[in-house]
Amino acid sequence: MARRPTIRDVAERAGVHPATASRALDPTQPGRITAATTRKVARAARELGYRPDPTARSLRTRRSGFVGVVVPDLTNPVLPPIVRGIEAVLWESGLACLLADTDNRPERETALVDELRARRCEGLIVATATRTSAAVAGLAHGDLPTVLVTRETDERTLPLVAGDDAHGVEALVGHLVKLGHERIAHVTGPLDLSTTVRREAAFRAALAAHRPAQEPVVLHGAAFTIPAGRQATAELLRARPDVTAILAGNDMIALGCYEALADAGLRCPWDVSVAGHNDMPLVSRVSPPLTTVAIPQHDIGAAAARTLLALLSGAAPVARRQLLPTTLIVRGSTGPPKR
Amino acid sequence: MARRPTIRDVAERAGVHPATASRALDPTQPGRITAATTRKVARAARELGYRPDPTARSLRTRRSGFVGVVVPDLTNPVLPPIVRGIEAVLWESGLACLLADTDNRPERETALVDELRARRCEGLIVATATRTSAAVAGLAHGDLPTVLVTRETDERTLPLVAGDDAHGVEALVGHLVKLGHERIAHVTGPLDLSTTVRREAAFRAALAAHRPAQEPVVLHGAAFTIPAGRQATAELLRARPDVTAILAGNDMIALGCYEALADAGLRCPWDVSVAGHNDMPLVSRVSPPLTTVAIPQHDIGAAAARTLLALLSGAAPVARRQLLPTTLIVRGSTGPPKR
DNA sequence: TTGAAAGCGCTAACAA
DNA sequence: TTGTTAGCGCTTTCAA
Repeated sequence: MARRPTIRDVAERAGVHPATASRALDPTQPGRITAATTRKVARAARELGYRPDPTARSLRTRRSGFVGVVVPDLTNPVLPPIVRGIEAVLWESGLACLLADTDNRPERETALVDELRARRCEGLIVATATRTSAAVAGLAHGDLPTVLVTRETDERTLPLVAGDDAHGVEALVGHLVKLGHERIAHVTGPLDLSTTVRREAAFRAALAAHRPAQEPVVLHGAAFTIPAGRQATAELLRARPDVTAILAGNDMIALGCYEALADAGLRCPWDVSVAGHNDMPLVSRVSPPLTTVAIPQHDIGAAAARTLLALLSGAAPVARRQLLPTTLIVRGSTGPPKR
Repeated sequence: MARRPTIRDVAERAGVHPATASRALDPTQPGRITAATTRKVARAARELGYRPDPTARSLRTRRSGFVGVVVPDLTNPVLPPIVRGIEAVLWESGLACLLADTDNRPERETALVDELRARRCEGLIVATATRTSAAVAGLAHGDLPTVLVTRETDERTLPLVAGDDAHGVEALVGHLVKLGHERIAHVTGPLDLSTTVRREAAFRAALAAHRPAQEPVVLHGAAFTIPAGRQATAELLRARPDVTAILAGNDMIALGCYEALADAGLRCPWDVSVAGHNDMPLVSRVSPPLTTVAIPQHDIGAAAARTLLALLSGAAPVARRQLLPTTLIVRGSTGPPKR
């Protein structure tokens, strides 16, 4: 037999009707079948090397067996561990991942979500949400089960799984205050991302707790990139030379801070302390090693996948937000302010 | 109409038979249809927002519309850009990527390849090949079109797309020789990967060209990781204290070299020069900035995808190996040997 | 050029 | 518990 065996081949060999074979091979009850029949069918299937055709099954059951995973840019080092976490959990549940990279382009986001829907994905895990993302907002009101990771829209209707940035930023501010810093500035990421808003709010809150009299110094970077961090920091140093510590929106921005400090002839941490966020690979090995907040990326991915599975099974109600614990990592880029 | 529109809905609205509608919507000839009919059908489809059901089409045409992408560990920084390159090209051609991460476990490779085949992937792009990988060897003799990236089996029957490591290693050795190094050692990656073999052979050849009298010093690291590099280098320094330059199997190993040198109280590059391979993100910012070989990761992915497309179309014959140009990147970790 | 009919492989509904 | 029948939505013969 050249073609791959079908359920009819299995049924024939087992001497039963295809429907019976199908039922016998279905692990979930309750169209229950005699143990004997089940054994016969299983044996025939094994002997033939039968694998059900997912396409045909899919057409009949309306379940495609895969999930779309939409990322803004896989090259961003926070994403791969998250995607791995997603992928590991989904495969284990028999779902495959259709990977879609939007290249940070909103129109691609729309097109890809559309395409994934057309391909009958059972659900979506979306890491591309901007605060006003139209495509994501559409999902919130559609019928396609969706879980957001890391980033969310302002609407906040879809379930989100992310790191507990607020806690991390709080710990970071505490750390800097304990070191004796009076003037702590925040160089944020782009304003259209919820991560920026979340971290900035946490920064303001923490600062208000420790330095109630102080007007917070906040500068908005144009992107989560080294050049954006560099430029914003340069501006900051010009406007506020009294700053002794900078809390960066993420690690890339922190590295931009390093550059701006070097440009200004300042040394980190002796003149200015710098802290990042995410604990990207290798930031422990740059000079000086970066103090930062580690987020449980793999767990975030895994939790997002599990949340989607829950959504798909429709069983338990799903938590609207899961913020997983972050960890302060103190390294060489923060130290006491010079006097 | 709650359910999504089918070809029958379109046909009905256009006043034609479903088969006619199907033909009208098929851009590829030649069951040609009147311009008028085509227009009517297109209009009806547009008005209904019709999207053909890929599952049903797939069942009929035996083409699933996706490709499996098998990676050893997405967390390895060389991979994300490659996967992006693959993904970009495939989406553009209407194919989706099923992402499968083997976590570097051979048994998972077998299982995932099996699963991808069962899901009727049209082809595979595989980045997990070890030299003796049974699953990949099976693909070479099967009917599932497959392209390898970066790593290949010893069999060498499947088409491969990779960086031209040999050229990069050659340039690196030339660079070190020009700096005046007499004793250049090679700390490799694991022996079961073809990349290791390729780079080692290039190292030996280049060294033979420049230092014909010299027996090459080569140490095999256990893995492409920092600890493996550290351990192998420690051993090397003990056995061959006369070495003044180390060519590492990749950047991670090079960073391991840094550690071993620090352990031994040696400074890079003053006591020993170190060079890596791959130009991973941030290695330009470690201390000292790493001299390395950049590989065109995105292009490798894109070329692999294009090769698979060629294989699928069956049109042009496909090159068995495509080695894309690499670039020597000289930074601070290499310098003249001390006298 | 279009319509009719059939069937991809599977499973859900209904009968026995 | 098992068999029968039908049909998921599409495309591809074959006829007209």
